[in-house]
Amino acid sequence: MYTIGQASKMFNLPISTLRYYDKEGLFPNIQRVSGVRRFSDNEIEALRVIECLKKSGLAIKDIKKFMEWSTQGSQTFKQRKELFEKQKSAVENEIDKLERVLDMLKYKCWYYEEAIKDGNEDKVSAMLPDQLPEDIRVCYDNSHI
Amino acid sequence: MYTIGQASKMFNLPISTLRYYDKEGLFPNIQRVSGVRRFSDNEIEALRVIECLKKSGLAIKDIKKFMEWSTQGSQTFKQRKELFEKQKSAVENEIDKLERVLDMLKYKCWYYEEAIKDGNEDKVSAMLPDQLPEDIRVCYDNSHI
DNA sequence: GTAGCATCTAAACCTAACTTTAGGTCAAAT
DNA sequence: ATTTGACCTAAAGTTAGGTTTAGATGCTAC
Repeated sequence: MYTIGQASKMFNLPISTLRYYDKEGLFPNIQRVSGVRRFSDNEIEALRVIECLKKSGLAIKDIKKFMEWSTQGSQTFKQRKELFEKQKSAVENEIDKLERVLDMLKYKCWYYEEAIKDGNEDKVSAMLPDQLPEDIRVCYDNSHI
Repeated sequence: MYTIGQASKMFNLPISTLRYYDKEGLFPNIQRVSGVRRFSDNEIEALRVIECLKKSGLAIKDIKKFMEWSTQGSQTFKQRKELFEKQKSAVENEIDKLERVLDMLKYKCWYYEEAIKDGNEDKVSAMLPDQLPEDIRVCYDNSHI
C-alpha cells in the first residue's frame, strides 16, 4: 500500500498527474482512507499498464476504457487481448518509422561532417546517390522514398 | 516548382498545415509570385527535414532555428551537425524505450491468451516470472524493471 | 460576364494532457 | 498552540500543434 507521494516517486510522475489520472477514471477501484488515496498492487500494476499504453500512443480516454474492462471479469478478456494486439502493431509500425527517421539523421550527420571537412557543402550537395559511400547511400535511399 | 496544393499532396499534409509552418518561419526563403507561394526543391527538401525532425521529437520553434541556420552558410555547419547528432541519440533512445513497451505488450497478449484458454486469469496471474515460458519471461523482465 | 477553382490573410477556435492556483483538512513535531 | 508537511478539491490556466472560419483575390472555362 502506497500513498500518492510514494507512487509519484516510484513512477516519476507528478502527484498532480496521478490525481488527474484518477479524475479521468484510470483507477476505477482505488480505495480511500478518510479521503486519502491508497495505491495498492492493483493500482501499481495499473500504472505500469498506463505508462505502457500511453507510450504506445493510446489516448487517456481509451486507457480508461481498458481499465473499465478490467473490472468486468472474464467476459472482456477478448477485447483486452485485441487492444494489446492492436497497440503491439502500432508500436511495431512506429519503430519502423523511427528507423527510417534514423537513416535520414545518419545521412544528415554524414552530410555535415563532409561539409565541415570541405569548408562548404558544394561537393556533398551535388553528389548523386550512387556516389555516396555504400552505408550512407542506404540511409539516403531509405529516407528519400 | 510546386504550388501549395501540390506540396500538400506530395507530403500528405493539409494545406493549412503548410501555411502554418510558413507562418512559423519554417520556409525562410520561400518565393511568392503575386502573393502565391512557390515550393521549390529547396522547400521540398526542407519539408523532408521538417518531417524527419518532427518525428524525432523536435519542436517547431527548434526546427525554425535550424532553418535559420541553413540560411547562414558554412559558419553554422557545426551547429547543424550537432543538432542532427542530438536528434539521432534521441531517436535511438526512443526506439529502445519502445522495444521495452513492445515487450510489455507481448507479455500482455500472452497473458490474455492464457486467460482466454483457461476461462479465468487465476492461474496466469499467480504465475511467478520463473514459471513463465522463456520468451515471455524475458518480455516480463524487460517491462517490470 | 459569371461560375468554379485555387489561392490568400487574420483571427478565432480546438484538443489533449497536464499544471497551477486558491483554499481547506489533518496528524505529528516543536 | 502553532508550525510543518502531506494530503484533498474544484476550477482556471497552459501549451503545442494545428484547424476552421470568413472574407478577399485572381485565373480559366463556359
